[in-house]
Amino acid sequence: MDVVTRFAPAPTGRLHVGNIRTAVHNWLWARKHEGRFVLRLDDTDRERSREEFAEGIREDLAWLGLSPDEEYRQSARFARYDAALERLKEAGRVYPAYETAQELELKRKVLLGRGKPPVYDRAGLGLSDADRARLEAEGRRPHWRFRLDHGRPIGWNDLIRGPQHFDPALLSDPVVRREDGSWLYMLPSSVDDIELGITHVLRGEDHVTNTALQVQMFEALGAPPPAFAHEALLVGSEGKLSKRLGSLGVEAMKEAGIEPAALVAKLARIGTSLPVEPVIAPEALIESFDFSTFGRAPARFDLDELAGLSAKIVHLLPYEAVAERLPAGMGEEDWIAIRPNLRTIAEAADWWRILHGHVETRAAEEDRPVIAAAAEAAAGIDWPDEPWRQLVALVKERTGRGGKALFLPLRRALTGRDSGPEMAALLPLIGRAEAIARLTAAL
RNA sequence: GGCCCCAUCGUCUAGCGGUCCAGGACGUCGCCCUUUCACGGCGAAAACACGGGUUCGAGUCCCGUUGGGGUCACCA
Repeated sequence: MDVVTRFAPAPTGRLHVGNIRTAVHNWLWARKHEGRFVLRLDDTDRERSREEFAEGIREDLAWLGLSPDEEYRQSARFARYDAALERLKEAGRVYPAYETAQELELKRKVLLGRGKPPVYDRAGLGLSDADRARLEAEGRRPHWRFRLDHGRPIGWNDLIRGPQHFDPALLSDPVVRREDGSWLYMLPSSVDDIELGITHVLRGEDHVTNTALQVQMFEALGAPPPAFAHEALLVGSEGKLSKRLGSLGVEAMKEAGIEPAALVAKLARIGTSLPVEPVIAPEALIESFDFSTFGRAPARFDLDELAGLSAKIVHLLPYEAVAERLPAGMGEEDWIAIRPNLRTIAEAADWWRILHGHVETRAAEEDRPVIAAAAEAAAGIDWPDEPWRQLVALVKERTGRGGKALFLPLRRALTGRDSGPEMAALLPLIGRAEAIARLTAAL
């Protein structure tokens, strides 16, 4: 059986780390089994769904390299849901109810106040034809609820959480269609999972009770439920649930200079027993993906850790992979020389200026002898052959200085910085004339 | 409040009754490399939430406490 997974965001905003993680996992699982990864835009909520968000989600996915094999949107599939609802009506698995949202909220409050679970009382189920006629004569229109079968416990074997059992009597019959005819998430999602041939539903554990309801929907619709896997949610680095996490999206990642490969690598393995490693190609992540490695407790997501991982990935990236994001004219030698010192690719621009632009420094009083000796020596050395080694040897010989007292002044005069890549690699790139000019100017 | 999860180094986790004075990864610290910083290599420190049981023996099983997460929408 081919594996088909789906990522089903509502286009009511951009993706954030929590979303992205389940997208990554769905993609990984599909890739691992050479199956299909479906993007399903759950836009039943017309009020909040916007086309610009749908487009934003596609862009986010593309940036991450998680290309969907197919895309669907629920707003284009309403006829399917109509048909499914008709079948459920015939089977007596759905019934009209007439309470207003305020009435329902009041009922819940009363129940909660008495320390009872706020489960729907099924008043709609007890309505006679005459009751309904009277209600409709009052101008009320029904919304539709799916009737849960209280007869037997709901269960499934969760790929991450193991055997799950729920008592349907403790759950409310879910509203599937509003009185204005618009659809709620629950039924369309099940219908689509069936019709799109979804084999694995991998989502956050905030969906476990939804799954309990939907297991019965699959059965009522005459389809075997897919396999389910519910992963523990992510929490912020402060420990508790973080509001910040919900706004940490691709935009924020770009701003922080995070490499997409880093985000994918991090999200693929955070909360699992697999080590988070700097991998620049997804193959290793695909190959090692395994539900049995998932922990069941919420994992903490820390942006600083991600930034560190991203830096390591930058150190690994070959020139071809980054060339178009580098300053115009920056060649492979430049990249290889500066790469180990970068945290983000954006920093390459700074080094580009340092290597080939204008750098002006002023040597500290006590360093002037070193710089003076260097300026003089630079002119005389055999430039193409390891100039840095020759320069250092000569300056040391003439000034008697070594170690930090020798290197730091030279680095400052030549690059204007206290730290950076190895000078042996930088000096040839700066070039003879420019090096001499900078040393002289520093005096 | 009901229901469902979870609880081992700072963080993510391995551990499925004795082989654990608890293993790995990230981070931290130290050393090496580079006659500086960074990069890289090597090494070290660092944990079984608490209280009761069960058992010859418990990180591992049971109960409770505490703590954390989720959910109980005409959102998804």
